[in-house]
Amino acid sequence: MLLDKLTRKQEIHQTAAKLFNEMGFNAISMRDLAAELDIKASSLYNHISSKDEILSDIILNIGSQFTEGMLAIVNQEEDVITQLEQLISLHVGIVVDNPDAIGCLNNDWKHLNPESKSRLVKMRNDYEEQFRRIIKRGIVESKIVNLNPEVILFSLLSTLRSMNIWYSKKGSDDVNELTRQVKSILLEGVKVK
Amino acid sequence: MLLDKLTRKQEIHQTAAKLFNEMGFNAISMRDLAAELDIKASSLYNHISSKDEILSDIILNIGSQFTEGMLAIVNQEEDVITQLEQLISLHVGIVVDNPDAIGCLNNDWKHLNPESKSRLVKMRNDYEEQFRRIIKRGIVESKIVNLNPEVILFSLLSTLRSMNIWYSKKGSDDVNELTRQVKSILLEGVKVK
DNA sequence: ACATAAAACTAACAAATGTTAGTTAGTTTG
DNA sequence: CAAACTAACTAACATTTGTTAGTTTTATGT
Repeated sequence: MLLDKLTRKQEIHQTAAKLFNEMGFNAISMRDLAAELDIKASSLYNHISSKDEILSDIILNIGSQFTEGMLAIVNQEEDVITQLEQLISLHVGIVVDNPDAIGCLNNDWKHLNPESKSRLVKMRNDYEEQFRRIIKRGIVESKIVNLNPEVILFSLLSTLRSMNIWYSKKGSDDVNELTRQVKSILLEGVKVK
Repeated sequence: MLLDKLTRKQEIHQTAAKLFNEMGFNAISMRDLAAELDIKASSLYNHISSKDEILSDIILNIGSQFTEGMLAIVNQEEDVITQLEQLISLHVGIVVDNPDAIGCLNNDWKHLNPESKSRLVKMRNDYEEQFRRIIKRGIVESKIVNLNPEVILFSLLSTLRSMNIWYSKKGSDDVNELTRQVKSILLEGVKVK
């Protein structure tokens, strides 16, 4: 099933993610999307019900992947540093498999319809809250430096969230090596001691 | 002169930057922009010549600030770590003064007209190349960890470039304290040694 | 007070947008 | 074979878009 050929709807989602990522949701018309698939705009509506829905499907799917990944990590109750390393791996893994969809999530979540947007924002808030708790626990346990947890959180998230940009630019090389280096830089810093 | 009241054109730029940052260039119509200024769309054209031009003005202005800041730092020929700290201060300073315009630069540069886009991309490439040289020199001098300079560069830039997002969310508190913490996190990492 | 410039207005345009209705050709299934 | 389904098509729709032309109001300087 997973190795099957894509359904037409999945093809549309994939192509839409690519175009939305390149130019933004609002810059891509249904005619643009259709042209990329070599059909007419109206034919898209045999498979999807609105432009809105395409965006929601793409973004909420990625949101769910992060939510599930975070849940798995939190439930494992490992060491704080290990959990941070697992979070970094989670982000790298999702980026590698869905670079375009991540771009949509980062840039086009504002254009979700109200229902989808509120679902996403809730997922994101929950995700950040779990991340924050890990950091705070690390500070209490003296495993993480005693700085403003908010600054630590967003510094880490900034790098993790924009990995899609330079991942697509550089090509994979070796994903394991990339993960190792990102872990080292984020956790140990760039300065030689 | 700098403390003078804004010209109407500057007001338009300021309001446009705010709206573009909130919803993206393509999602804001000239009627939206005009409404925010309590005038009609056509009245805008007494002050600006096109929607395109507004975006170019906003973005290239910020681009220039980064270019000039980088030039000043490179010319000073300080220690590598000092230069990195100065770069962090440069980003914080520009973000604090122009959070909306930074959002435009990050998200809407793709929608610049061809001439402006190529100017911006050149500025950005030059900026990144100078940044890369500092990192490479740091590695040679054993001041910076011996990892892929590209990964170091984009990890640092990711955090610096998205500071606008959480700066506007948190309010300034104390900019000096913020700068100090970001320097510590990026250079020393988050893990207790 | 008068002339000039600055900045607003109304009305309209051609193009582009998301979407619907109705139709047709090809494929699968009973 | 006939029925049903899939997936494409053409044509058209009401809105929204950036922008222009022409006009009127408001502010400024002599």
